[in-house]
Amino acid sequence: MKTESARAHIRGLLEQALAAAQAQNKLPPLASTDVTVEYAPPEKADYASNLALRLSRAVRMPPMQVAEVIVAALPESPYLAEVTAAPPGFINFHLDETWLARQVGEVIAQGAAYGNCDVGGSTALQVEFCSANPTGPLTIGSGRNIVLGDTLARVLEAANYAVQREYYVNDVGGQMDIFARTLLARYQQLHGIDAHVPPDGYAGEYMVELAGQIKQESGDALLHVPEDEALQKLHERGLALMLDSIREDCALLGAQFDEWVAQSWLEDEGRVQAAIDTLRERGRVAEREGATWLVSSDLEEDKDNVLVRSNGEPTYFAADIAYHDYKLERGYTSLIDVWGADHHGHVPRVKASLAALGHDPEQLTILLYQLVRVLRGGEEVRMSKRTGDVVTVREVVDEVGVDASRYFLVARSPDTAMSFDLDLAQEQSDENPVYYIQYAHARTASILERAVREGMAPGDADLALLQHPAELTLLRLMIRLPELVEDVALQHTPHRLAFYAQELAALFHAFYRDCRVIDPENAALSQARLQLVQAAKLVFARCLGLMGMSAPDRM
RNA sequence: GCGCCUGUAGCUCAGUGGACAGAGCAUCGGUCUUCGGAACCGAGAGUCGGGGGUUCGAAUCCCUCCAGGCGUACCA
Repeated sequence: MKTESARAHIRGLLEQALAAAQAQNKLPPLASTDVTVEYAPPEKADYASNLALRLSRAVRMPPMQVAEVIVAALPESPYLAEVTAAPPGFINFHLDETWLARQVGEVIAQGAAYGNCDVGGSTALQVEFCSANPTGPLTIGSGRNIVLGDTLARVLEAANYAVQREYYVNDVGGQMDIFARTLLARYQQLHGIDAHVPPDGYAGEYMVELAGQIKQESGDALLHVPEDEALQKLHERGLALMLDSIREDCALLGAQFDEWVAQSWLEDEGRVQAAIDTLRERGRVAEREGATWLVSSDLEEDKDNVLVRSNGEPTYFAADIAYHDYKLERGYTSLIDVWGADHHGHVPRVKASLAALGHDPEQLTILLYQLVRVLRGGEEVRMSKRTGDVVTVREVVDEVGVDASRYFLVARSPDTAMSFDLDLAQEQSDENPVYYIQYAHARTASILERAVREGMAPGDADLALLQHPAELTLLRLMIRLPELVEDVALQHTPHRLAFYAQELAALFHAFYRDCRVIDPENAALSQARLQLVQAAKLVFARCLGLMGMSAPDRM
């Protein structure tokens, strides 16, 4: 049995009041109105609704009057101490502080599940993220992709979606051919042959290491087979090794995938051809200039796109259509793709292709994130994928640790082209918000341990004793966690977790300053405060957990 | 040219059309220093890129201009 969040409860009250006011002819009949509740400025109230302001015009009444009618029609609620109409027409809700204090017990009762909500209703949802080409180690940009995708997946799980995490492997096509040719050149070089990396090849040092590993495994065998066969073998083995390394990089960042789907598999299964056939049956395909095109200019896409090249090879785009079709075929009713902004031009194409297959494009949400710059010593680090001159996930995690890596990569809105400051991230001081937040959690642990040492194990407490402003302010934010989870799940804004955690830590430190928890002179109050500290510890741990960060008891 | 993202305090960034624009860092000045000082309090600091418009109300929506980033392949 889960209690409703305060915000959801107030929303319900307003809906009831609206219906009641209309039934009593205090308001004219209205078409269905969506009721929104937001956070009020702290000095005004806890929650507020602009319902009356929005209704004013439709009901032909001044906003304040509408607000008063609604306030009068509101049912009684144990959550609330007072509801008032405030100029120019807000409805302000003040929480009942006794109710609020009792929520400490609610948090503790829910334990590690505190923060969950049910906007998902068990919907089967897939998050596809990272999906970087297996032609090199993961860069910090992919790191942002992983952290956004995985954090979002964690939050969606908390919001009761049945979440599946997937990685799409682009293991065929021109990039992989170049990868294999580069590998061959490196392999030959290691055998003293004067070979050259192709001009468009992957010049990074990791290709030498990869070739070295293959040399160790198979000696010079690949020098004595036809080049086609050598390339085939190098493609296969190089891909496998690269994927192992990518899997490790993901694990370093605390992300794991449920499934890896390969483009080659889709092709082998005939799914790409089947998708093209379906499109053709639906009259969406045209042959022109020797190629096969998807006609999508009437589907919110500004131009047609090639499905099969004039050389008979299907494009990446054709495979991607089959892939998204396959996602929906497996029963995921909601799809999220996390893409770097350099792929944004691809969005209308994929959406149009879903429509062309007869699917609802709304089922697919594409979360775009802007590029990541890296600062070291205050200077921007130049990156080039072609020369292999990149900052990798592995370097960053080695340098600053997984917690700081995840924090900084998640703490910015995906729309912001962020800078990752390596020096700040490994700074172990008050300049670093990672430590600020984790320190607050460690402090809760330390207080609870000390209480046990002093023979004050937390037990039954009269929570109504929690009346100090610092206690109640902290609690007000704590009870917003389920509301935050709901917002992040619906709006795909994982960075808000970071801001929440920071604010919660600030309030906890303020509480710590103002309220002595362990006080033998006042055992009853101490017990109540210990409960509050225990509840706060749970909220910190949950919030950090949703961000994929650890919640250490000691630092 | 066209499309997407961005432009908010010295810096890095929050800010679901609402109530006087916020935080962290930096700067300056303080606190207490017996539950962890990796803490707390205070101060200064903003024409929300410019200009129009919509609205009872705009950082937020629309138009336009300026600046930066990213796209605009029979690459992936």
